[in-house]
Amino acid sequence: MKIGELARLLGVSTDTLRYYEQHNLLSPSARSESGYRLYDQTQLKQMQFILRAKEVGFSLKETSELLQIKVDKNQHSCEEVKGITLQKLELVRARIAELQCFEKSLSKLAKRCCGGQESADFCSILTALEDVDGTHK
Amino acid sequence: MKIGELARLLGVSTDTLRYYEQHNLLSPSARSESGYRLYDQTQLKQMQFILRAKEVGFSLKETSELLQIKVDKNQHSCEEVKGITLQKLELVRARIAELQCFEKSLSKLAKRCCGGQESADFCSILTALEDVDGTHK
DNA sequence: ATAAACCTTAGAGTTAACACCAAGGTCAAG
DNA sequence: CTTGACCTTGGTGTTAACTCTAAGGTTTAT
Ligand SMILES: [Zn+2]
Ligand SMILES: [Zn+2]
Ligand SMILES: [Zn+2]
Ligand SMILES: [Zn+2]
Repeated sequence: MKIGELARLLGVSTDTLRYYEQHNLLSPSARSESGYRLYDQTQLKQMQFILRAKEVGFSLKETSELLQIKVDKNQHSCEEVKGITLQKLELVRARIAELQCFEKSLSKLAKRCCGGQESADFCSILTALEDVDGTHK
Repeated sequence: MKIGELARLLGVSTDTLRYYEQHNLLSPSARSESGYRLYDQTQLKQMQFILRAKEVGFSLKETSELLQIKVDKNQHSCEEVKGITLQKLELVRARIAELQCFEKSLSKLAKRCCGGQESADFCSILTALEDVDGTHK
């Protein structure tokens, strides 16, 4: 299988596949005489692993770690794998909390502004941001 | 006030102030003979506005838009201001939803892995990512 | 035999919000 | 008069995950 075929099969770009190769996520199984990358079922499976890891939120770096473990599983423990997962989970939760804080502030601001066509001279959003005490009132 | 003083007052770096100037968020009120940036109360207030906007989640670009409106409020409407706010709110909510999806998947994965010291040969996290049908069972 | 479709490498561009650095000018204190 | 603290410009580096370009070689179909 050449790079274009694999890309079409997976719904990614050939650039992406070359990028993953550069970043040690996926190497072709061989090269043709003319230097074209060649892939087979093993690579297809591996890309599916990568894409699934991406779906659940792992970064490419984290996915790469998981792949390292996957290639010789018996040299690694469940502890490691779960560690990576929990660490990511922490990060995701922290980011959610931060965004929820934004969400709260923004919806509070939006609720108080009439949103009408009249001039913004007394817009409560602007005044809330101007006031030193922008959180209350 | 020179740039260092203003920076100390606000708890930001002088680099940040110069960066904001480059990006049209805050210009000094004047320059000294020797070319030093000079700021006064107006700039202090404006920086506080910027920092508050940042606190509620606005990007610098969005903050810049808000500042444009603020400088001549009567040429703009509440509608515009609320529009920016609601648009941001949408974005934040979308991002939260995406992260919550990750959170769900990750916690499901973590829950099923024993996390023990034994080899990862049968780690349910890895097998879940390997299986085409990684979401169920 | 030639055009279309495919492939190669190497490198630059994108976005956000700065941090850091070099080389040099300025200003107050001792 | 010389440190040391401060300031200037202009530039590069950071992170993530690609995307795009240039300049060229290969394959396949007509
Ligand atoms: Zn209004
Ligand atoms: Zn309003
Ligand atoms: Zn286990
Ligand atoms: Zn496990």
